[in-house]
Amino acid sequence: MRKYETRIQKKNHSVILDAGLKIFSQFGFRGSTLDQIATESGLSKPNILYYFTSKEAIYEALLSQLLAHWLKPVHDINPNGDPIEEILGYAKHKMRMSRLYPRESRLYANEIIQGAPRIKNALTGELREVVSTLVKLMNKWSSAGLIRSVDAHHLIFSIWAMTQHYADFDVQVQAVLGEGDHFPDAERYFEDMLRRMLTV
Amino acid sequence: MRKYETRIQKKNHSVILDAGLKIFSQFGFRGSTLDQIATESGLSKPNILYYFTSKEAIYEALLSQLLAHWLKPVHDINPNGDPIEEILGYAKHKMRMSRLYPRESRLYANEIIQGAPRIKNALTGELREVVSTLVKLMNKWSSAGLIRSVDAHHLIFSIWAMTQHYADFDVQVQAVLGEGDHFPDAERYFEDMLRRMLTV
DNA sequence: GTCTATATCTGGATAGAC
DNA sequence: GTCTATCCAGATATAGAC
Repeated sequence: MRKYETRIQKKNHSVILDAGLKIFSQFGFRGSTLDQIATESGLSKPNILYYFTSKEAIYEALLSQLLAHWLKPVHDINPNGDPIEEILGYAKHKMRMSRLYPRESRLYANEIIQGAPRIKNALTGELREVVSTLVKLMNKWSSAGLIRSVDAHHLIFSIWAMTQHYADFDVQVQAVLGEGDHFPDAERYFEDMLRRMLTV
Repeated sequence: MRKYETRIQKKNHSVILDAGLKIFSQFGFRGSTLDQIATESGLSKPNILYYFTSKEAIYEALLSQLLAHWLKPVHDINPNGDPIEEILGYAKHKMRMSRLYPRESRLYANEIIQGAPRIKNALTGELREVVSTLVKLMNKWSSAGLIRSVDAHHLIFSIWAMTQHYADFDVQVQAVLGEGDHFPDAERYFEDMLRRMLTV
C-alpha cells in the first residue's frame, strides 16, 4: 500500500520534471509558466505544487542533474588509449547526446545565455576543474608527439560549440537543410575535421 | 524647431532600442519586462509606450534588422578571390562580429532556441537562399581543385557554431579561462582549423 | 512629450473541501 | 492526493493631468 503510493509519487514526480524540461528548455525560466507545465503534464497547477514547493524548485531539480550529465562523457576518456581515437570518441559521444537530449542542451543553453545565475559556481568550480584536467592530458599527448600541437582549450570549445549547435539551433538547421536527420552528415564532417586537426 | 523635436525622438527611439537589446538578449522576449527596459533606458514606462506601441513592437524592431546584420559578411565574399582567403575572411569577420555585437548574437540565439516563432519565414526564405548560393560557390571551388572537398553546409554550420559560441556562451568561456579577452586565441585556433580543413 | 494613477490581466502560490 | 476557488504580486497598457 505504502509502496503503491510511492510509485504514484515517483511517476508524477518524473512526469512533472519531463514537462518542466520541455517548457523550460523552450522558454527559459522566466518565460515559462506553471500553467504551461500543468497542461503539458496533464496535472493541475495546485497538484504540481503539491509535489514541488515552487516553480523554482522544479527548475533547480532539472538544473542540478544537468552539468554532471554533460560532463559524464569526459570521464570515459581513457588517458592510456589511442589519443586521436579517444578525442574522437568523446566528440562523437557529445554529438550523440545532442541528438538524444536536445531539450537538456537547450535548457543548458538558455541558462548560460542568461548569465548562468543559478550555476555560475558550478562553472568556475567543477567545470573549470574538469576542463583543466582534460587540457593537461591533451598537452601531454601533444608533447609526446601523439597528436598535433593545438590550443586544447579552444579545441574543447569547438567540440562543444559544434555538437550543441545541432541541438540548440535545430530549427535553423532544419530551415536550411530541410526536415530530416542531419546528424550522420554532421558527424562525418566533424570526424573529418578533428582528424585533420589532430593528426601529426 | 520641428527638426529639434525629431532629433529628440530619434535619440529616445534608439535609446529604447539599445535598452531593449540589452534586456531581451539576456532574458528572451517573455522573460523581459517593460520595467527593466524603462530602468535601463532611463525613461518611464508610459514614455516608452509613447515611442513604441507595445513591448512586442520593440522586440520586432530589433529582430527585423538582425538577420540582415548577420548575413552581411556573406556578401563580402568575392567569388573571384582566393577561395581559402575568402572563406577565412568570412570566418574572421563573423568572429569579430561576435566580439563586437554579443548582445545581437544572444538575442538571435534566444529567438532560435525558442523555436524562432517570429523569424521562421526568414530562415526558410532568405537564410536558406543565401546559404544555398554560398554552398554552390564552395562546391565550384572544390570541383576546380582550389579547396579540399568538404561538406559545405556543415562547414558553414561549424563557422557559425564556433563564432557564436564565444558570444552566446561567454559566461562559460570566462568561467573556464578566467576573465579577459579570449578572442585573439580563438581566432588563431579557428584560422588554423579552417586552413587545415580547406587546404588541398 | 512626459508624468502619476490606474484599469486589467496573468501568474505563482495557498486555503480548504472532498 | 487532487480539486475549485481565491489571494496577491507583478506586468502590459491606457487615461488624463501638466
